[in-house]
Amino acid sequence: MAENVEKTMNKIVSLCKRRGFIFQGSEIYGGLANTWDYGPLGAELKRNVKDYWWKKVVHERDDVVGLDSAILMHPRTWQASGHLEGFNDALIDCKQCKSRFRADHLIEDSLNMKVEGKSVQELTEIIHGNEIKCPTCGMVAWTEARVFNLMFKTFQGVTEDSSSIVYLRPETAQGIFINFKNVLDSSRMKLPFGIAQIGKSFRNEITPGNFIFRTREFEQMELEFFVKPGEDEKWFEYWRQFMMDFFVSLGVKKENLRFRDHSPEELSHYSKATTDLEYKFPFGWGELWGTANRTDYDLSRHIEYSGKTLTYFDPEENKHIVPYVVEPSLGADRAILVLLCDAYDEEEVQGETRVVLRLSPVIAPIKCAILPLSRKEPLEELARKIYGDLRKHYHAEYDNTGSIGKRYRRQDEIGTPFAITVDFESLEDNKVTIRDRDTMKQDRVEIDKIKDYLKDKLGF
RNA sequence: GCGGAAGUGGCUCAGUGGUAGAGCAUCGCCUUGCCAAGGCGAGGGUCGCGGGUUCAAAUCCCGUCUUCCGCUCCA
Repeated sequence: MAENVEKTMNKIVSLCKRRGFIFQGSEIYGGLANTWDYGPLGAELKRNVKDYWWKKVVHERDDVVGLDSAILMHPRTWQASGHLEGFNDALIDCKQCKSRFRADHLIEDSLNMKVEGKSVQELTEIIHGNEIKCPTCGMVAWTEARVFNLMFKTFQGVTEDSSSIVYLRPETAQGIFINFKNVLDSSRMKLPFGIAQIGKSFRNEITPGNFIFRTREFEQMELEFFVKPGEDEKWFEYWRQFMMDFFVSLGVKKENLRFRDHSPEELSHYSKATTDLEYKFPFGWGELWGTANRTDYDLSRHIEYSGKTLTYFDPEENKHIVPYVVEPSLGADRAILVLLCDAYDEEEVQGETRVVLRLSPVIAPIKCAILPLSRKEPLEELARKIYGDLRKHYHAEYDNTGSIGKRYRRQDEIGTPFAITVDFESLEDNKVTIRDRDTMKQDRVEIDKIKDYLKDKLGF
């Protein structure tokens, strides 16, 4: 099992590098831990995924609008959101066996005692005072508990004093909450309505890993959907189903997806209920998309900390209310990983392994390849003309090197759904052969009708 | 961060002290012409990085970085 896991992930990582989807970050300097750069094909793929999400969540609905807020926000934002307090984990090490534990978990598990809100010093005292034994080696040899803040800290302006400290946002959501009133005042939105945002977030995770699954810098696609109190549970169910449908519509196999509700203990400080959509990665089930019922926590806190009125006037009940919010939050990089893992396929063809990336045409980096059967003129001239016309509508690629079979394989590997072959007959009958990656079927299509044919097949 | 494994051309790897190799990939020319690897040729590596031992280091020693697998966390 472990060996297969390694093999599958390695193959995907290797393919990503070889064909220019994803590279190790800062590679020429020996690499920088946990950073990944998207290459030419990866950039296309990621852009397509984000565009599709935006289309489904914003453009195709009339109850959601977009936003693009700054990564750097007023530090008060993070006091209000609770991230400055709640996003800390006190960790403690066993000097004997070098194991590391979360101090609060250690106490809760050993003494069955609630320690919420306790300071690091208090946690240390409890562990030392009760002589809690190390679960790993059984010794009592603890270090002091230390706080690991998950937020990246930096300075705004050239002076590095405490008054200029700013944080890189650990979630895009707060940019939405602090703009709630701006959007309300400028867009004539009525409850229920949502504000969507795609952008980078940063978290100093203790343990990142598994390729792009958990990185310290990551891109989120978040929606904050504001509803009347009391309607939150209904909408929670709605968005939870939406997540599933979204990935199924991109061709992800249903058997590789499942929901998992958070237990009360693991809920975030702001959440009343959270459901994860999980995907069966080669390394096991992992969270892909979380929906949280954040209640009126965030808006209420910002009202308290900013002193501003972040309420909604409900004309039906003729009163001001603080809306509840349901938040479906998806990691773009994770989505990419899911789509790559799910699309990865190998076929045995005459003793050779053919790698096929069965990406949905919607997100495929290249929609179709134009392949002249020969380099002889005027065949190439015709092929180039078709390429020139088609690329105005679809991202296409031209390839005239190597045998035709080899070129089909190259396109299979990067998930191109269609290949157009221009052959000698094309010069006579004005038709080309269009080959479907998945069915391997070939159609003769008139050159003038290529665009219509693709539009029909691709659906866009 | 701790424990284990590994780092040699784009990829997969061989090479355990004597001035870097193969296959595939890439590029050029020729050939073929509908599901990869026919011929000829070319480019590409300070062997992760830094230091040490040695007349001599990919190879031995130390440090460091990165990746993978386990342990604690998260979207």
